[in-house]
Amino acid sequence: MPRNASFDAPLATQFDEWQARGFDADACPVRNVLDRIGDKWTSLLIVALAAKPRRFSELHRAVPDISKRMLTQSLRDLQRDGLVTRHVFPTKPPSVEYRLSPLGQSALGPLAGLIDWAERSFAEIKASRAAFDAGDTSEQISAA
Amino acid sequence: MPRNASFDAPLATQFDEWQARGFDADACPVRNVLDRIGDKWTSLLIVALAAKPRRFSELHRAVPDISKRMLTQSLRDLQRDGLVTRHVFPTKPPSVEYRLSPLGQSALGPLAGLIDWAERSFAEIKASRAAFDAGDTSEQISAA
DNA sequence: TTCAGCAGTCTCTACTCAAGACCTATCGTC
DNA sequence: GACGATAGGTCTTGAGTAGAGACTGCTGAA
Repeated sequence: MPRNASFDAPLATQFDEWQARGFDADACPVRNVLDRIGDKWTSLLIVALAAKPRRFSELHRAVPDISKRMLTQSLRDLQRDGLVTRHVFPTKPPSVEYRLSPLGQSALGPLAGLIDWAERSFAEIKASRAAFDAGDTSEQISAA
Repeated sequence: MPRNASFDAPLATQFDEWQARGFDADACPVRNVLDRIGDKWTSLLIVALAAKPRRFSELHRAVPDISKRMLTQSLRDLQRDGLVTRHVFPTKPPSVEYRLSPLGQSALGPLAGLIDWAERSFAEIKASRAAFDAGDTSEQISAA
């Protein structure tokens, strides 16, 4: 990075590339994929399915405060993206099982990295929030 | 894969732990932190700041389709979480510079991992979406 | 004088999320 | 045969939130 020292060259270069391509929303993997990861429920569902395949009601019990509507919708989104597969068993009341596809399993690694970071940093983040909310904006008035 | 075999033991164990703790939203780092990462703008801003500190208008130009309102709000959130710091320079029109804090820089690694996965998987995801939208639900009707 | 740029704030609209009622089907119970 | 339970969802109805874009106060330049 010629302009200034870079904190993280690969990411910075990435950003310049995206910028050069005009941030086309359809072409930008970050916009596309992180929107799904951050979808409040989808990442939680991926983790829930990491252990084993689960049925609809089982998922509903496993993730307590999700509504059926959002569970349905999140699973459809994940299915549409090819991260989970849906298996219908023609039992008397039909039962439906959701499992991670190979693509979904390949997301577990990066996701685990992020979760690990989240757990390691959570105390610091909570402290920062408390300080901020207490009015300590920790702003620097720097010299011009 | 037998029903109870785990795809990814660490994550699965994590999930059981969260479940045991009742998914307390305040105590769950995932809910807390991933909501921010997936916030549509915040991760993009982190990447934008990875290269170098930037000023408000500079960020607004760098991320073209964010509104000032959302830019302000996203930066406040990041500042509150201690991921970015805000530096005010008392120049004639006051200029404000945002930079990644050490905590914010520590997020670049995991974030880069996720972005790398996103780029590698994007073609597959797009293909899956196209197939799904074309009506190929790729559902398995399995034997009971 | 008027304009442009900086760093935001304010308001208004439109969309989306979440809760919970409801639906279809089958089984077991009375 | 009616009654409720279970399974896997859909529909309806508020409430909250994102986004567009106008506005503010200040300065220096044309």
